[in-house]
Amino acid sequence: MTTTQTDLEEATRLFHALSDETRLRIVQRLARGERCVCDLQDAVGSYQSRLSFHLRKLRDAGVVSDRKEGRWVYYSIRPEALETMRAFLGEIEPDWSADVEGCCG
Amino acid sequence: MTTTQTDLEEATRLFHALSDETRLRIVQRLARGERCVCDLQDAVGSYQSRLSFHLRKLRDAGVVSDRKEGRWVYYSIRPEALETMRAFLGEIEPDWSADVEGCCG
DNA sequence: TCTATGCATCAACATTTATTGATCAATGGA
DNA sequence: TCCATTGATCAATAAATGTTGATGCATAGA
Repeated sequence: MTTTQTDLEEATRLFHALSDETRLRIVQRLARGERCVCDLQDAVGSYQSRLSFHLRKLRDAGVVSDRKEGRWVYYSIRPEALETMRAFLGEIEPDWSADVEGCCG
Repeated sequence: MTTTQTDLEEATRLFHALSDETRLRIVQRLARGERCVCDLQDAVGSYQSRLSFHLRKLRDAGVVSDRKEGRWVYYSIRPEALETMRAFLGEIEPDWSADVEGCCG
């Protein structure tokens, strides 16, 4: 099973979304279930625009999805995203039997 | 099991290392076993300094390790890095039973 | 209709990251 | 010694990313 070009780009986008501590904090919260933005605010502290910025990054990458309900917007983790990342990590698991013995010597 | 602050920072560093397509290409090569820099060159094309730059990022993050032998430097994937990322992904697996029903209503 | 709340968006700015092209140190063979 | 090769590093620059503080828009309740 080989990773196609598209897969590579998707993996890049997903890992990139998780490449920031603030965003990891957010997804840790979301692991406990769907949350509205207001409930995530204290995971970030600081300005609300900052939280909004990071939520957008996560959404654009496909790590989370959002759902509007009245005045609130609820975010939740997309399990498919986790699955894609896990698949990639599985693919790059070192296969020691395939080691070269002195490729350039 | 909770992720500590240090773990969070480590996870950030690891995901950040994989947040670039060039670097994903490199680790895909390394999945087949240890490789010297010269063997990775065509995964990047372009200038050699660029490959060197990305290999350093991967090494600094702990995704790969290097080993010098004569004129050559061999890189390989650190399985512990993959394990740490997998562990984090496992931790943020959504627990739907923990969903809130209208947090703010 | 007025007001408060939840959240997205924007411009300005600072910081980080990636690319290029050149140079350098170490190794090993002639 | 001399030269070619491997690979790291550097300065200059470009591009992407994150933060702040302000503003705007939609919703809901009074």
